[in-house]
Amino acid sequence: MKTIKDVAKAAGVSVATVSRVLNHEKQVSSKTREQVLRVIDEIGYTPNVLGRNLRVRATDRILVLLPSLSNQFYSSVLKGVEAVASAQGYQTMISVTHNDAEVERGYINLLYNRSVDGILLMSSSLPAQEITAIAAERPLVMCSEYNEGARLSTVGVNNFQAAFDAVSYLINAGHRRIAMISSEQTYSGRLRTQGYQAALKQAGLTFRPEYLINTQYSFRSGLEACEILLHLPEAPTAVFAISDVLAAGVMKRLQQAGQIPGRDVDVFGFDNISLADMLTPAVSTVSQPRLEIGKKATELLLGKIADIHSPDQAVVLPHQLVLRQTTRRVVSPAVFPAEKIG
Amino acid sequence: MKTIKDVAKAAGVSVATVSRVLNHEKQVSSKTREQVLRVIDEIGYTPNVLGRNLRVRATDRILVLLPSLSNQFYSSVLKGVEAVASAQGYQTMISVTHNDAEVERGYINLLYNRSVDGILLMSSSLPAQEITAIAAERPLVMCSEYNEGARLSTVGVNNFQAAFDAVSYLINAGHRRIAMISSEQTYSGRLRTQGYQAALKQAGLTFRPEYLINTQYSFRSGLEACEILLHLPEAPTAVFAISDVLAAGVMKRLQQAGQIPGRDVDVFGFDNISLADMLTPAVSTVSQPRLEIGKKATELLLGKIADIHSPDQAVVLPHQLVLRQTTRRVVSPAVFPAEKIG
DNA sequence: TTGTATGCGTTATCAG
DNA sequence: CTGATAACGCATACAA
Repeated sequence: MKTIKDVAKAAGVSVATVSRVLNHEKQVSSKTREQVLRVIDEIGYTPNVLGRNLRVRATDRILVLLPSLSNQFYSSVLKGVEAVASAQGYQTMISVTHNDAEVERGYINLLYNRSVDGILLMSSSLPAQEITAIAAERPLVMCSEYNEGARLSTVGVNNFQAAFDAVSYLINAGHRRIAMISSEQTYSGRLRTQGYQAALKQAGLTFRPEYLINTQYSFRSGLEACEILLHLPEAPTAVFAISDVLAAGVMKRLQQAGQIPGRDVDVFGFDNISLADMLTPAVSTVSQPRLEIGKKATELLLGKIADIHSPDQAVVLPHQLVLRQTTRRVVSPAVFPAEKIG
Repeated sequence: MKTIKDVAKAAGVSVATVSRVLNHEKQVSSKTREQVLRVIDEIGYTPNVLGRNLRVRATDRILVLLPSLSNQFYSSVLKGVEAVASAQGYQTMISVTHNDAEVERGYINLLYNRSVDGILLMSSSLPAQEITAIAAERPLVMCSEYNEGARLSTVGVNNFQAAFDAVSYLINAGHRRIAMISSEQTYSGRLRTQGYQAALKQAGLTFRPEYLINTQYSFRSGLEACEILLHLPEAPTAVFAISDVLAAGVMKRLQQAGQIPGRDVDVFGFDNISLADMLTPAVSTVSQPRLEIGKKATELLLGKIADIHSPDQAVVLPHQLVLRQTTRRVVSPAVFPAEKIG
């Protein structure tokens, strides 16, 4: 393995000069620069970035922590992350925690042993105070999910309002028996449940506990929840699920029961992942501005890397209702300004 | 930021001793060990792994390069990778190339600047000879995809045979007009096309060029390909697509045309991602042993890390036909031993 | 414009 | 069992 010293020797200059060429510093004559570059090319030298990292105390690398790779949702968020990261000269890496706190801590430790400059959390299994403590001393930002009570920069949508809007839409379309498939595992899930209840209340509908099913974020959970709903004495006429994958499970079960989503029972999902449009009929859903979430979160993260004491921000980006084939058209459009329905 | 020197000073020992404690070396008295550990805990010291990496010339980290995050297929492969990597003390990181050769080179460069110990390629946009050259000097292994002509360790299925089996199944089920949606962009795609043609030939069916559509791996491409097939003077009675996402596009278009997959037109996908089972009707598909692919590939990669001159291997793992609702039952089961159909 | 010398934080060699 | 010290590869303050 060649080192900067080999280059210096072969080029007949000092290592300092080679280093200057490598770092594009101006104060080096063009002839020595060319000479050095030629030698670098000749002997096939690649700088060992570990030496540099150790010296400059930075890796120019950020890490994105995902709970799993199987959620399509993160794909576009990541595009936003990469866009601003690479524009600032940072490389993006991803690791998967599988919702395992120990695994997550292992990756977060990379922040302390200087392997990465900052971490973007798309979800976390750690207690809020632990997150707060880490974020206080290292660049750590959360997006799309939020652990209640944690103090750090965050980016996401107004989950309460998003659910409120979706459910209000269903009510406005004439539904009176609306079920929700949610999850208490995440703060966003709890907020969406509150939005659901608030929408019912505002419309003067009474909340029926049997219409609220708390479960996991999975296709199977959607199937099972729908199974329960179908067997209720008075089955709901619409189902609002807090993820498109859950909604897919609902769709599947409905069709197994010979029902057609959008005709017999309306279905509303959340996330607007590609799956929602792949299913037949195409699923109405709540869309989050994923690209923007990724971009904004990365900006905040890079800000923290530049100055760990930059003030925390809680950025809320606008959501949209995407109406497709699993929901009736709304009856009184007045309630929803067209701009909002997108 | 505390260093090993701070620990040494506070514990009244040398840095060498601290280092020994850190690396769990046996030759250190238990009382000094405890003393050191106590100090480490007290002053809140975290080893700077960059110093260590520089010294030991290793990062204990491997990188997995994916073409995109939106392909569910990679999720389970990654589980296999993580399983064997973490068992050997390696951390796994992922980066996305978006099929951009320059981006890919940027990440592969991490191999040369010592930022990662090895790279697992799930796909590559680089010419075969470039891959060969890199793999000759650094730990680089490919899995699930293969660039024709490249010399390096690989893991995957027999794509020719897998396509041959799927198409033969359709033929055996009575189909005579079988279309294929493939792609010439990948070697696996080209092999699968050959398998398709070989199966037709073996059954004495003539290959019809209008039944072979070469396109991209995307939902939209599946839609469009199906659109073309539907308008053929003599439309096919079955469609074999080289990915489940393509098959999903086919399904969608069929249903838009009022046709029911599995009744009017049979559909066969490839990969067995969760999507295949989410759709209604559930899609028959070719399953690859993803977990095993990830495991085996990682074993080969770690072998290369241990010894770059360890011999290259081309591991072929068994595929399976997963029969669901979009294909008729086979007429003469004799042709396909039950074990194989899984 | 270029070179010298030092340190980044750690591990490993060699004495003791 | 422990300590002093020289690398590891690079960047940079200071000289020249």
